[in-house]
Amino acid sequence: MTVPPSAYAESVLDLVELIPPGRVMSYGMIAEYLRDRTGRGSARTVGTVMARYGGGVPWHRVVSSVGRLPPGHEDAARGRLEAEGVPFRGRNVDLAAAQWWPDA
DNA sequence: GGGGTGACCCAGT
DNA sequence: TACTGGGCCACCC
Repeated sequence: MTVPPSAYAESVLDLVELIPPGRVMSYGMIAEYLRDRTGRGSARTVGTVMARYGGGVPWHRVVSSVGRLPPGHEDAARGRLEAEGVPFRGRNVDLAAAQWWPDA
């Protein structure tokens, strides 16, 4: 935390913290939501932000659009998600069942 | 001010 | 089913 996250990065982290246990959001969904709220961002940018500042939020609740887990952290993410009751489909998260969207 | 770097996404092969 | 190429955009040097 020697370096505070940028304004956009904070928006991403703030949203990720709202994701309830047992649910997940995809990078693309986060990007779309923040695009309405802040007017900027894209799936690619969200991924970059998570790679840099994801350590302070439940990063394991953020997956790709097909339920794929972040490279290099697949085992750690899988363990935490299973502990929260997130349904899996083979190696990936079952998005159809675990996908979440903020009410407001 | 210009260019490179990604924990991405989609469509086509 | 798995791989490739092009588009995408904030951040860092």
